[in-house]
Amino acid sequence: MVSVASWNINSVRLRMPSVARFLEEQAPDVLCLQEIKCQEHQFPYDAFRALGYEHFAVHGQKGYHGVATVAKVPLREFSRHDWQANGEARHVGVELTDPAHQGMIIENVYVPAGGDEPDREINAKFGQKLDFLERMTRWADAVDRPTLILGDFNIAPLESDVWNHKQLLKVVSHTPLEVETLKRFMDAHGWTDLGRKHIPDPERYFSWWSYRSRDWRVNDRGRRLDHMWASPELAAKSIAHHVHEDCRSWEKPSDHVPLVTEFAL
Amino acid sequence: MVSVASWNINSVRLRMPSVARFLEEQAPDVLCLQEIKCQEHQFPYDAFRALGYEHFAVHGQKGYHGVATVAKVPLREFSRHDWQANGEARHVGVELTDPAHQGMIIENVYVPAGGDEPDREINAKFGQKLDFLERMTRWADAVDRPTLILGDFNIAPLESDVWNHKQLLKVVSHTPLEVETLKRFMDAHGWTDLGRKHIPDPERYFSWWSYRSRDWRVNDRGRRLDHMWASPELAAKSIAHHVHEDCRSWEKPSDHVPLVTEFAL
DNA sequence: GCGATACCTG
DNA sequence: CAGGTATCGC
Repeated sequence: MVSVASWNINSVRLRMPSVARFLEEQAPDVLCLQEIKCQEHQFPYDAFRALGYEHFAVHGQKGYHGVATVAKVPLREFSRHDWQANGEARHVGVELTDPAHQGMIIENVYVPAGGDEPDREINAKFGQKLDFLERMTRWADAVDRPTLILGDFNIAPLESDVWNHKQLLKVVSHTPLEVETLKRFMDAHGWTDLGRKHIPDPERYFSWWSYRSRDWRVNDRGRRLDHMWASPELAAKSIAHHVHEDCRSWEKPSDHVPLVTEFAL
Repeated sequence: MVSVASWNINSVRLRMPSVARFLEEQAPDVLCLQEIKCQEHQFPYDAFRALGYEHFAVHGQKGYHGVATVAKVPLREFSRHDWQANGEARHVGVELTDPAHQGMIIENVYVPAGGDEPDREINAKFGQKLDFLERMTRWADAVDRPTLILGDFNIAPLESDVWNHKQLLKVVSHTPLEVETLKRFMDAHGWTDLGRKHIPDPERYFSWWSYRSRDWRVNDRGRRLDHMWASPELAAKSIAHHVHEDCRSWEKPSDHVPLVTEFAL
């Protein structure tokens, strides 16, 4: 058995009290964080150690982005891609080294948000997002180990992944072009979308609610931007999946909530 | 009986919990704040009303400076000087209107800090500070009502007003030029320094400790920058004076602590 | 060190 | 709306 969590934390230093509460309450074996917004030397290692999480792979950066994978179980850093070679810290991969975990690979990814305008020509950030996915797709083609890829993909692919499909068709994160690009990434390896394996379409499933609405619960204008995808041999072993929506109501919340998947290894 | 407090609060909005605690514990009739760092429409009137302080004279400004006088007892705004006509909100005067208070005037002042270099020629801010005091001196010459002038004067005039006299002789706030200029202001009206009436020189008396020292208590590098001065007829009626040093140890403290004087009217 | 501001990003 | 950055002022 191994449980893996993913959470876009929007500053790990500011949010460490929430992270501690989550780890105390849910105790996943592995926690993958995105948008840690700090450099490696600023990462709160000691706070994690005090909670029993003593294994780390941190890919940090000053001010923006940054990902980290922390665990109660042994791991080794397996890869650290900079697919666009632009110095942005958007990926870290680990291998769980305990034999019980059968060499499971966990790829922690933070896909670029893509700016406001869904047009490659007039918005370079949108182009960067698509390019990032394309480079990840070429990489995924060669994945040959039991792999879980997860993180903030910044795309809500299904109609049921957003609070209003029609209204969001021209909003970055839900445009047909992004959805198709993400689909090609999925097909490149035959990933299984674990979220939708366990909470099937068209059931409501969101992982992010904007800070800009006064009360996120009132109109429930959420999107499913965070994902956990498994390679075929691993997908069959996922036995449970949880979306911790309550975290969105905690003090000083992240705009994302954590996802957790359990595997029977 | 009337008790009057003065406190450089360094952002009244951020510090409102401390202000509330102070008012609950000490309950002065009048509280004069400096460095409120907000505009009038941003002032937390309701929080004060909830504490029983329903009378206000607020002279605010965006981002910097700003003074406010709040009271449990009736007052009217008496004056609002901009002595240097530069738009900086550094003064508000009130008259206590209850007959029991005998028309007492309270002039709430925030003197410019004066920058780093104690030289009019190379540091305009130092010149501005001296000029401010000179203009206040000309004004004080004509004061003809029982007046309490108080606030952050940004000068520690006596040797015992600083943690190390010799070391601070060339540090803005304790230079001979500032001390002489402040002395001329004192003589222009014959003000009584109530702080030193009640806690006589050379007794230790500080009201400010820099944020920059790790633990303000360890080396106790304080200065007496805040003052309460009374015109002759009023000075005779001051019966007690307190420096609330403990506030410097509260959560998220101001770098100044409040002073309180009680008058037998 | 710790307020404020403005700007950038999500 | 809420993070980060930077600079300014005390």
